[in-house]
Amino acid sequence: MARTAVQNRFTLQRDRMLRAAAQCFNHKGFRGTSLKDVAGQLGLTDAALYYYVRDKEELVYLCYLKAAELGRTALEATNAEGGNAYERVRRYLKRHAQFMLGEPGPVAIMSEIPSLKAEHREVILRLSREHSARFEALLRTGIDEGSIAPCDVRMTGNAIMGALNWIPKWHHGDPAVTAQVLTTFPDILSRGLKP
Amino acid sequence: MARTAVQNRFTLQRDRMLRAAAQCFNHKGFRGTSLKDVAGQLGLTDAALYYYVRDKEELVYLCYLKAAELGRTALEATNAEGGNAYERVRRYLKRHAQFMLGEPGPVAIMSEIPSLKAEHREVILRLSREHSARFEALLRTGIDEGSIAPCDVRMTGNAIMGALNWIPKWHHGDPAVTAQVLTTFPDILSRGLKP
DNA sequence: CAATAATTTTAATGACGATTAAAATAATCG
DNA sequence: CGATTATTTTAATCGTCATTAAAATTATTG
Repeated sequence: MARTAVQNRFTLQRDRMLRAAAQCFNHKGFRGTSLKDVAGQLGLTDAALYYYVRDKEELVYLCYLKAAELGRTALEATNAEGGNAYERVRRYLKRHAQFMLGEPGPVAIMSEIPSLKAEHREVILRLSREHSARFEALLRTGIDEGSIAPCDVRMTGNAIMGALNWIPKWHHGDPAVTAQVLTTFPDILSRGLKP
Repeated sequence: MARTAVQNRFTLQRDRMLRAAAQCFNHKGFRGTSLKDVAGQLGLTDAALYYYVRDKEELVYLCYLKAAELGRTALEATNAEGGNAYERVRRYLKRHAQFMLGEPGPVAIMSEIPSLKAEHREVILRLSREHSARFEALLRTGIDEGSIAPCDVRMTGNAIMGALNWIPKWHHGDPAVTAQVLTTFPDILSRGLKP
């Protein structure tokens, strides 16, 4: 009981850290954000972060790991709900955007993979490739069943992910805009897939 | 004559700098690239860059300024060629991608506007907004004339720009992929606009 | 060639930021 | 309460990197 209570507090605090870090990284980049920036958002001192994390690199790594998990979750949950591939893509886009903009996010955009240490980079790249592959498979399913127009699934996936990943660059938290994004983006991004 | 010759050499060298810097910035971020990185690509010493530029911040600023100019050029040239709005958008997308991936690029993605000093940031933001406005106007023209389906032009513009700006994150120079991008991206991004 | 201008390098300087160890504070538990 | 554990801070240290001044090199021009 004590163990889990402590575990909970620890992981909860660390998760707060990850959210703060994700926000900073998205805004100012990995090298551009100091640990003091992240600590400041939490009302802590920079040195305190080392209680939760080995070093700054591990901080991004954990952010990216969480992003990968959420992406996978969003896609799996969507697939589980059924519907044709076009509808599933549409739902996935909405869920992904939700994760990214609100709870349990904000999620870190994986834009600085080169700054991961080799070992961590491999893990993230593998997860990232797996996710792309699953998304592309979904597109292919749609093409086969006729709910999605034939297209280069690799490039189409890249285009869609780019549009999503770029959101934090121009969206700075205005709730009205958040709502706007959540309603219009799934439409805009999926319209091009219609047969 | 002497004057222009020197001017030319100077600006040519500086433009080589901007290309090297853009590549570094796109790859490792502003804070993540050292002046030694940029200088190294040119066979120079870091201190030599100060002959061409006041400081590191001015280097990004010039990169972004060039990016803004090329974007404007691409859009204006496209509009000058005529055609309906849908066709113009399509041509613009191709031209923009070309500028970004090849000559006179590679162009720096404007992903670190916060690291500009206030004065420069205002200039870049103004140019950026002007460009967005022009692109959105083009979309609106298409909607009015019926060559483009009704849509939220602001969000649609954001989505398209995001897909384009994200390219450098996954494309690392393979010429085959470059060709792939140039042929498929204009299709993918414009298909969603059809009425 | 001599003189001047252009370009680059060498060799400091200084700040900032990651990291660490030891000390201090807060929480928990028996 | 006293002891133990958890959490945070203070106060160094260390390296990297931007920046600068002065010197060296290279080009240009009269």
